[in-house]
Amino acid sequence: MDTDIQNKEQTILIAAEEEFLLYGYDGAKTMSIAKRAGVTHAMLHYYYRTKLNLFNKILEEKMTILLSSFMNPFMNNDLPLIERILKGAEAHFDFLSKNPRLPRFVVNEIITKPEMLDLIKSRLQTFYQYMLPSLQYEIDEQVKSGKIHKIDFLNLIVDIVSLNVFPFIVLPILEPLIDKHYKEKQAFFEARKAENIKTIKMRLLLNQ
Amino acid sequence: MDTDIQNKEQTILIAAEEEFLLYGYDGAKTMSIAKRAGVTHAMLHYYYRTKLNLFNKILEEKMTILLSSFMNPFMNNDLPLIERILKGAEAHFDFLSKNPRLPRFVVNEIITKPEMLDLIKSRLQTFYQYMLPSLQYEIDEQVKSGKIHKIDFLNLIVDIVSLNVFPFIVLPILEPLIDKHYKEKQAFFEARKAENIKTIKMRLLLNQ
DNA sequence: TTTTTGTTTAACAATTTTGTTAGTGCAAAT
DNA sequence: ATTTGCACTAACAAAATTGTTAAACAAAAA
Repeated sequence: MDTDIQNKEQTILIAAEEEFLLYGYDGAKTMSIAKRAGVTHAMLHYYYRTKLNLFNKILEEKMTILLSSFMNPFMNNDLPLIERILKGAEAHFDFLSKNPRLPRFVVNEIITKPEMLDLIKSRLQTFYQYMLPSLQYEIDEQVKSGKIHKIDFLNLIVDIVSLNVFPFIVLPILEPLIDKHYKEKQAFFEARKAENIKTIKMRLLLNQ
Repeated sequence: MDTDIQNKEQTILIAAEEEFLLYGYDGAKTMSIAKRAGVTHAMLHYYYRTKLNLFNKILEEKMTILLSSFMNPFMNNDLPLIERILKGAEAHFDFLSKNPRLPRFVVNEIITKPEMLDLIKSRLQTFYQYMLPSLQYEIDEQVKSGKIHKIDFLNLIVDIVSLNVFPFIVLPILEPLIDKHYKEKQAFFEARKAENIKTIKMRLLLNQ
């Protein structure tokens, strides 16, 4: 079998990911990671040398996928603007529902670590400088032709990301509510997705 | 003077609040707190015995005020429903703009600490059991008389809190944007507040 | 078979972080 | 003036956490 003799290096990485996502860098302990992976903690240092090393491997990857999860959908240029925005928001939500613990982890670690904050700021520069003005232009065109309400694209993005991300950040707090009002957690996700799209539509389109 | 000889017990508490808000429970170190307060770290233990003790004093207070910052405004019963919702959202936003680092701190600590998660769940029970159904009833009345769009009050609450809170959680990431598009951070806050109210209005009211 | 190479373990070491204590000084109460 | 109680310090102790090393082991190469 392939899965049985799975190499320890990988096992450690997976265990580390779980611990870091649950407890953050400071909260996660190398010995808990080793224990979860079923290896001695010397092995962790053998493969990754330091806790910080191991952590960076994970954070960088997660930051990258989280960032592209919301930027890529809006770059699908062969869809008309409004479709692109709405489908983009949906795709973003779908990604989050498959990775519900990602945003809290990434946001936290980025914000508490100055180097990481600088890194993400530099990555967003591209978005700020090129995509945002071009999308704003498209928006303004649609506004002129009376298709949508006046809006800053920046504010629209913040609206979409807020609506999509925040419920996942506080998901554990919402659980009693979800249990009471929905049969499955998945049903809550579907309802939230529909609600978000509806809210964005209403904010954007005339005569909704 | 009163402020000069301010007692150390209080000074430590203030320093602790800053460190905990910045770095979280695990990230904050008792010696950094002592250093920030300008006292030996023995004093910290003298007054508060343990780090956890000191932390709990802060977290409990912060959790309480954060919770009431969004619950109280909706309980102002002498306003008609729609006014109450809109003024409530505004008040909630205003509170956050005065306490921008509170939500990330509280949410994190609550979610990573099972006892705290249980505590907040129990506090929300009241809201879930009594306020929510009664507000839902009011909503349904307004829907029937054709004043507003159909909506679950639960979803509306999640919308409002998401729109209000999330931008503050990621504030440091947004800073380059804010600097570029707004003269003052305060101007960004004003714009976001207006945007949130507008979005909620559009989601709620007919013919906007 | 012997060597080489990389993997693994257990025990140890270093560092960081939290918590304690004995004793000093000082102010108010007796 | 002496005692009592509280604030305070410096040095110490304990615990937790991270990191290292020497030696055993196993698999593949020579």
